Amino acid sequence: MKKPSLIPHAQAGASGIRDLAARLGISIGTVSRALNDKPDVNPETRKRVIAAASELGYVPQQSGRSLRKGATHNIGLLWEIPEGRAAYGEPFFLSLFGGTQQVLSARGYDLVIMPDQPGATADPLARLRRIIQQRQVDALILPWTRTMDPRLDYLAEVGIPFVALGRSRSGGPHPWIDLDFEQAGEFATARFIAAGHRRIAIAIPADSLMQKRFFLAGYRRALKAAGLPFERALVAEGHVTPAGGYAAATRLLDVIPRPTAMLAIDSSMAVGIYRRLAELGLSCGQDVAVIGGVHDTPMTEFLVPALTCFSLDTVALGRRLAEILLARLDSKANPAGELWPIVLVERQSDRID
Amino acid sequence: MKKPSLIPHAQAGASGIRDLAARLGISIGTVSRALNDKPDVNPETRKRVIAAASELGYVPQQSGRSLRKGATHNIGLLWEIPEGRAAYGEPFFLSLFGGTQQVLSARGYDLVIMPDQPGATADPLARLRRIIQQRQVDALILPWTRTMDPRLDYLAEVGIPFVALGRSRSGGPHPWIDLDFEQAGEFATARFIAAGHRRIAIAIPADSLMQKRFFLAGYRRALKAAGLPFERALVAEGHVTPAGGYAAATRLLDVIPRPTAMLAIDSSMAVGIYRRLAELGLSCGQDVAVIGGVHDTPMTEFLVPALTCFSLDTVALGRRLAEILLARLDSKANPAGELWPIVLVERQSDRID
DNA sequence: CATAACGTCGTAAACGTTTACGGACTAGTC
DNA sequence: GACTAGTCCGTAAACGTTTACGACGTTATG
Repeated sequence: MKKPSLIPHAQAGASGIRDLAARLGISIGTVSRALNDKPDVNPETRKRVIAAASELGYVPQQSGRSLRKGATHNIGLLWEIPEGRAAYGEPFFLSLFGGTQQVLSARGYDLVIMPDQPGATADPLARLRRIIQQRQVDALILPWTRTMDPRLDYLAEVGIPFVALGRSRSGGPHPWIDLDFEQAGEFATARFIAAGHRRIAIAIPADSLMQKRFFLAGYRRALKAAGLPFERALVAEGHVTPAGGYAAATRLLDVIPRPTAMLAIDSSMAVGIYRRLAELGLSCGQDVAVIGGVHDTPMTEFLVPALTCFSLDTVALGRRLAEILLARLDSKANPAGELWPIVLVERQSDRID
Repeated sequence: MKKPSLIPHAQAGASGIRDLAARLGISIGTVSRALNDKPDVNPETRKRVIAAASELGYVPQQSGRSLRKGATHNIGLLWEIPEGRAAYGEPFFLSLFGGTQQVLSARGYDLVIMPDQPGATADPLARLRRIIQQRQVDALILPWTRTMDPRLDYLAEVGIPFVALGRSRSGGPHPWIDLDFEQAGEFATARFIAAGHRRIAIAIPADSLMQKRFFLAGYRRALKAAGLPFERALVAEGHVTPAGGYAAATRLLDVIPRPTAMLAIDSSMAVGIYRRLAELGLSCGQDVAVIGGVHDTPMTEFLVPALTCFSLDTVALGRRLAEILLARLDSKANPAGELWPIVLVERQSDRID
């Protein structure tokens, strides 16, 4: 009598390579070879095996397979979930995930997103450690690096392949893609200056994200190039959320003389800026020009006035991240970085008309 | 000589329960028992094992463990990623994920989010099948069910424990949580009516989501209760995005006589509605009252005017989903459903003042 | 005809872990 | 002292798969 399966939700009929082999009257070795495209198997037999497998719905079980092969064919993406309700849920990521999964699955890999709450446990690296030590994935994608990023140090130490979204000072050499926030900050600021603005405020994250440094650097560079002074009072740090944008605008618009232009690092902050402008009876575009930053969410063009902000093909970004990682896994590639330009979408919020 | 590990990114020093046992001069069985809180082990030995494990950074490898135990201690969440850039990236989910992960990890489980693109492959269930057949998870969370949902039928067939967000006509009995869209639709409509509105438009998804049916049913119920006629022309179907809201508003505001109130199923549509109102020179609140639906994103209170919409403790929702699933895994619970009320947050968009 | 080469397949070991079973002690009981 | 009970631990068999190796039969080669 067959022992009941340990697996609680075992399917009724199909299960195991053994059953499949028995049903076909061949050995499990042959079945495995047939399904894995190994050479030493009769084309005729292979056909029969594949047919039977699809009929019985047999798919090799992950744990057995990866135990033996030492690879899971899963690519992890460590996703930091901010605590509480305050967070803005980056629509950005959805399409990025789509692009990544698309490329990965074409190569037999799967994307699994592992939510992480660094603040929830004593050890901020707890989840990452578990993922690595339990060998849950073959490689990792790490979105939004920080200036000093212990995650990168840890990953470098254990030597697992990964690709980072964003540069960092931490960790060893590794492949990355970063958006050129410096160029973006410079471009937007220069555009303001060219339009005649002299007092330009900027809103950036309070966090230690790398983006912040670069964005601010670009801003300063443009100021300097135009011979304008850098004023601390025109820089506001806050959450990258509508609430953060509101708080920043509240502070910045109180500065005397009042800034005539505002630059936010992310379009989510622009919503809060819009509100503060309305409260003060200021017209967005007319009295104060606004440029929202990365990213161009599905919402920005429907704001009133439509938000001028930076755009980016997030699907392509997701795809490229996957490609870089796959190349790294094939070890055909040396760790290189890619700096992606982000282009401005001109809409209404920075126009006086 | 030790053979090189098959695992590409094997850590330098630590590896395997064998090394740990050898180092302590005891058998691997004892080590395993010590780490798994099994009874038959000397407290003194247990301490030594735990100390050594944490020193060497030993954590049991997932594949070996789950192969033997027939359980992965992973809970999957199948996340449908819409194709293309058009989609609105539900900020809603971020906090939900946080709540779920929090509860699960307290019980030794982990949440893994598996992005799925049903349209990308010939078989829309491809990814779900792979997850189940490869035994990648012990249980599943399925957000946003449809009226007819093949995923539910499949899950019922294979008998894996799961909890759904949303009801459905498909599948067998299973635990679920749903938001009471019917009550929400009815409440908002009745509120409009009480404020004197007689021509009330509604924007719902074109999709076959269950939410749509219930929301519309509530809307109709309130109309009926007030003796108002139901007009097809006042119902617009579209994408649950700002663009969808814009398109819906464009159609609805052309109806003669023009509606004086608009109800959207989701606050993301409200952004598009706002824009269309502005384009027509109509004042939101004054000329046309607007109530956005579920969910109250971080943005809604910063819109101008602040959006009256339904709110929901998404963190609690995520937590409860996890709890229900855990109860189901302990098989202490029979499949029951929970209907969560969603309360209206009164702000400015539906006020005439 | 002897041998080599080839194509196809079965056998069995391995991957890392958990756990049923039994053995070796010690302590307690009559 | 013989027995039982209890404590702790080692042994070894599983879990499902992949793959190195060798065996077998057939065909080509000399």
